[in-house]
Amino acid sequence: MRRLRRSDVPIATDAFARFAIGLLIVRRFDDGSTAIGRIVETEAYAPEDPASHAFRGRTSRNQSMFGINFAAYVYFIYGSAYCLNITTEPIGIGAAVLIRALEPLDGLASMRTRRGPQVTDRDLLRGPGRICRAFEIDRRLDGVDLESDDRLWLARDSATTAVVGISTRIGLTKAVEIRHRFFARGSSFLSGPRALSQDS
DNA sequence: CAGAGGATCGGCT
DNA sequence: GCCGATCCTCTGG
Repeated sequence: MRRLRRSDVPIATDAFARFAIGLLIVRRFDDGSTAIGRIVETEAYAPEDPASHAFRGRTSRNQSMFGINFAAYVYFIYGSAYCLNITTEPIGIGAAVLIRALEPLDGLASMRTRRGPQVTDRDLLRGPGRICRAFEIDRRLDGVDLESDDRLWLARDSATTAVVGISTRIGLTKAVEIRHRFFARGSSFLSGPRALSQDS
């Protein structure tokens, strides 16, 4: 398992969203323990996308979307959940990739201390808000550089590359027709309606 | 297991 | 004030 650097990943939004499927997200907690999950579902929010938080320009919430790529963008939604994104595109261009679902690989017990003792493996990281709950990710991690931070980073292992499916995105009211959702076909850890993950 | 409906509050108009 | 890149609970099959 090798930690990724900025130079290892595509800077373009949809290219990164596809590239990210199969990579590992590692969260290191204050006590030194770690939790690890494999990315099985992402959504691209490219420049000019009406559904993107960056569409109406820079604000205090979305400023990290306009910063350097390969950084975290974390926001709070629906009064209850945080969502983790990874920024893309050169500085000055607002874009990011939402991490929608992970397959839990390591640190499941510590995830359950935050998500609940009864939660099944399948539901531990299935959904963007659940990921942030299990990994203790909130606005304190907004803007951190994934290349150099010691709390959050990306890694690659030797697992066989998944077949990647493509579909429309989940939970939107704008630009609902754009097919910018990427997922590992056949994974049992995906979010959203089952039908969305069948074809493509 | 799948689908529907309500809760909840920060961000932005 | 309004609305959301969601989650949880409950219901029915």
